Amino acid sequence: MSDRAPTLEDVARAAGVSRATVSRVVNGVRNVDPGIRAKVTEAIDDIGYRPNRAARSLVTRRTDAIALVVSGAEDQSPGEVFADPFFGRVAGGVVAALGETGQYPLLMHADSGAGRDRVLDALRSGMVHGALLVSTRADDPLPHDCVAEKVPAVLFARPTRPVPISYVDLEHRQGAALAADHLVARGCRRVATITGPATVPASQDRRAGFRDAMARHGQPYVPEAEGNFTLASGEAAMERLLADHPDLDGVFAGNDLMAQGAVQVLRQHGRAVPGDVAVVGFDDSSAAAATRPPLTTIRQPVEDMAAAMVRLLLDRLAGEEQPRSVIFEPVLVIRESA
Amino acid sequence: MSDRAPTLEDVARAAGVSRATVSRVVNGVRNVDPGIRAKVTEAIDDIGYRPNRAARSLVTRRTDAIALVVSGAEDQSPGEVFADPFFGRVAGGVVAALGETGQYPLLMHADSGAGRDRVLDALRSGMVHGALLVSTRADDPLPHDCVAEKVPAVLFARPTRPVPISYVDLEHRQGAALAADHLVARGCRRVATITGPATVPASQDRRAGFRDAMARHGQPYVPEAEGNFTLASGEAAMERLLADHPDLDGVFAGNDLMAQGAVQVLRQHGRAVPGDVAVVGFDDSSAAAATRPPLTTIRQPVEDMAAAMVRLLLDRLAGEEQPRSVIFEPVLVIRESA
DNA sequence: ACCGACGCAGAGAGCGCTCTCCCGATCAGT
DNA sequence: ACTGATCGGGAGAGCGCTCTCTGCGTCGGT
Repeated sequence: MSDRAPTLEDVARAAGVSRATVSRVVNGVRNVDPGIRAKVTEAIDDIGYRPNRAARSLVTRRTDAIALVVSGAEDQSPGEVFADPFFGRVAGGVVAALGETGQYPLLMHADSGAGRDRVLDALRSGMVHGALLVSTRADDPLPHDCVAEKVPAVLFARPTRPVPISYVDLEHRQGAALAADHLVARGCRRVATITGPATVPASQDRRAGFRDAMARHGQPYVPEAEGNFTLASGEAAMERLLADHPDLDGVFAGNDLMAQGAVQVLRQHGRAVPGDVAVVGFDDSSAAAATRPPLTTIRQPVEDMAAAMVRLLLDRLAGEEQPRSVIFEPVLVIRESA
Repeated sequence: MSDRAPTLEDVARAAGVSRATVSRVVNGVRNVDPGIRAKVTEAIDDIGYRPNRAARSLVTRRTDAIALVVSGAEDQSPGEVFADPFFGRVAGGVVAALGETGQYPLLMHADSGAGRDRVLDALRSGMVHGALLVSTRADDPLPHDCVAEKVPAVLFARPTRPVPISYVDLEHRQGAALAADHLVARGCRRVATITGPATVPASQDRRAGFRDAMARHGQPYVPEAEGNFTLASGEAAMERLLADHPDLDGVFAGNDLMAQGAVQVLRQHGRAVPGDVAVVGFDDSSAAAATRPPLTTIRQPVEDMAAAMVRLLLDRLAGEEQPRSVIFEPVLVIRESA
């Protein structure tokens, strides 16, 4: 009595059966007489029984929580990392994909060394039984740690160094090629590119994919300027490009935010977009739609990719041993900037 | 032996003491002989012992997880809700505030009826021991449910209907007044406002605060158009306002995204910002800095507010009974748009 | 020297659940 | 009828931890 939550025992007493039988009903194990099953179900509703998760996971060694570990660049605060809409899309995709399973993501941030330890600790202490790792930093040690600790984990994006671990990723090169094809098809003949940080694999791939495609189209030399995925860095890069190559007529930026910056600088310099200079971004983030003119960009299906991470992790937890990867196809989204 | 994780028992055996003593050391209960403590600590490091959280919370009836429940407008998908940078700032603030405590937020989404049930279920089954509720919907039933179920909870923003529950909020009226004062001080004489949805308390407060302040400044009639916090709705609202009041020289928007839309429409119509029309936003979100010209806006210290929610919840979990509220002061951030 | 107080460690009883065993009953096959 | 498989249910042993209770040894006070 009192306000102690009702237990299996209470239900058993109320239904006149044993604890084991109630457990069978709760867990849907099928060999239970329909009559008894009904009686137990009724008793459960009656006294408002809820299985205690701690007790359950003590014996099953499973939790209904998985870690969603985020780590940003060295110099970002937790606030900045989470405020990135990219993170939000991942979180949304994960929550949606986890939806029916009754599992939930536990949010963690692994930037500082202490943060990393705490994450590993949570993993080892059985607070979660697997991890989804989303890192925008170049060389994250966490994947390696997870493998070493035998923690089931799935990455967003191929690890910098080869590690036997599952991941989802995008065909960045192909996406960049799509951008190149589109610019050329529009008639651009003097195109340049604003790249992301050279240390990030995705940046490298986008850059390489773009250059290769432009070479195929007969423009072997592509002027470039490096940014760091922020709006301001895109503006700065565009200024440099414009100074050295005032006659350029097309720009491919490594992400939408930098593309947005580029558009602003171009207009400031009196260049019409897309009239004088066509601009293509990458990601199809909310910034792409908010830019004026709206950005033509390469869509990265982040939500689907997050869902795939969840699938990969659940499979792994269900016994799948082999690391696997799922690579998504980018799509060209034509708006007004190119 | 084997790959079973080491338990208290194993440590006890290794250190030649009893389980209870190891437990005392692990939990920092002080009456343990320093010599024995050292021996136990060493044994723990030696065999790599980590307390099993499930076992611990089974007996202590606590978890190291708290729910971070998000619900958006009726018609939003989980993806959209989480992609809102506002959510990201909250998440970042929560993670940062939880930081040292070793607790983590469990992400949940409570839009559909089923979602709501599952959230309540997680709360009742002891998966989490408290909840942080962040809702952008007008009339969320969850606060009421939490009170009814005696689940410790803290809200972001005052509940629509009075409920005995703790919350943090912003002095929206004061923030709006700051915007009015600034526009008037700049010399604006014909100002209008783009409001958020009339159903949201924050919108109402901002609108009322702005109108009152303008009345004090001698402009009793303030033209207005309603939006729904999106960029597109801001554009549409600005179009309407401009059609009816082509001579306006100042605009206060209920959030930055709508302000961004307003700026774009104004420039399209040949109005210089801030030369011809000054624009003030609200929130100081990333959109404010990304707009050109950068938005003058009212800063809402979301991260600090999130941290306050955490404090309030932790206090409540520590025994505090009375619902409390913490109201933050907005700050005018002057950039270039006004 | 005696006694109560105190400090520190061990014993052991659960916390609420799952799951393996086991047992009785039913049923088909010879 | 006898055997053996099958099925539904109960008993009870843990899962790994915390925490109360107990007991022993040491110490200060008279």
